[in-house]
Amino acid sequence: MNARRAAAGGAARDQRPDPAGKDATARRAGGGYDDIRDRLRTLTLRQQRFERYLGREMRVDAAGLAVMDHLVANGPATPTDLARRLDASTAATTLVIDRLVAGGHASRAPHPTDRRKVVVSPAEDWEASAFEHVSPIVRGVNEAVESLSEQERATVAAFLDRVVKAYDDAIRP
Amino acid sequence: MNARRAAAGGAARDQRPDPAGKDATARRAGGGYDDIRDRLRTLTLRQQRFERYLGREMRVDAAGLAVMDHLVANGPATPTDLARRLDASTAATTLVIDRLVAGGHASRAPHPTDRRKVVVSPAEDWEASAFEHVSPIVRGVNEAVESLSEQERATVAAFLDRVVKAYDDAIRP
DNA sequence: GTGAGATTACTAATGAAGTTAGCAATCTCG
DNA sequence: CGAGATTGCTAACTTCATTAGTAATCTCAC
Repeated sequence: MNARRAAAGGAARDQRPDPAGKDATARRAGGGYDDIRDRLRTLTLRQQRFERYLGREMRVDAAGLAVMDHLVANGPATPTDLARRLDASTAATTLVIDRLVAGGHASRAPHPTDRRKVVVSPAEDWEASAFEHVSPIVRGVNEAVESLSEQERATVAAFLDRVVKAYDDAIRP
Repeated sequence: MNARRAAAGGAARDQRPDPAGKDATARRAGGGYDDIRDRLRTLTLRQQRFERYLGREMRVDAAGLAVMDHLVANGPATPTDLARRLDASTAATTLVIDRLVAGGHASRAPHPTDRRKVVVSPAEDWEASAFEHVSPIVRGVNEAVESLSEQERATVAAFLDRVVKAYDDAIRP
């Protein structure tokens, strides 16, 4: 079997005919709109790639990483909290936590007052061993921040706030 | 059955005892290191959330979105190219493309010169209908860029470059 | 108090999606 | 030309997520 591509003739277009029409619009080196937007896109790509890398290194899947990130950043949380954070069902979250616990990355404990709830906490060593992989980035970002004047930091921070706000506003409508 | 939580007694720790030790280190409003790093992290979170949202809206899974993003940004590509972009196997990529084609989001065409290859192209209307969802963000970012002076744009662009480089450097070792 | 209804975390059954292995067709190049 | 590399795909298997349903617990109007 496998008679693939049996003379399915047809003109395949040229390679890369200015895909997104960027030449025309902006790209005037130094101050164009797309200039910074492209960098933001590239940053997203790198972050995603780094997350895949980190997941492989630490033997944790994407959902597990998101949970661990939340646990480290916001402290112990209940499965329902984590489910909301993941935009996933509580059932899926139960399995994610199962995997994390089995891998020694997190632990479950009963909630002190509400006996329906469970409190998930990151393992002692998690933050340290994760930091081992993340530290190059932290260092790189710190250096980038250090290279800025106080005023420039405020500019960058304000800019990032506006970008975050743009994402927030884009979801609801 | 289901005799869960059968007196699994044990003191569950307090809620949020300064999870990452941020109070101590930095957080001095306005110019701390973490100040900007936190914003970058928040940005990542928002981007991820937006991607889930966009995927739901356009009936495309995460891998499919990554492929479409690549197709729109870099022009038509072969499955092998896309597989590299996804950090996935070519087999998985075949399935991703199958789904995109079935959904009318992309199409396959034989490569003009190399008859082993296949060229995947985005559907005509994809970019437009995707832009419908993305435009609020593009607008928001554009406004944020507009609010900056020429010099500030250069500062932000250079900063983003350094952050991207930090991610690049963090992966190889 | 008490009992109806909401919450919480989990299990079970099913479906969707990725991986490795392997193959046929094609290209490359000594 | 012909050995070896490339390309895209299929097949078998594994993994992960979803929907539906359940037991335990909590809330709160009465």
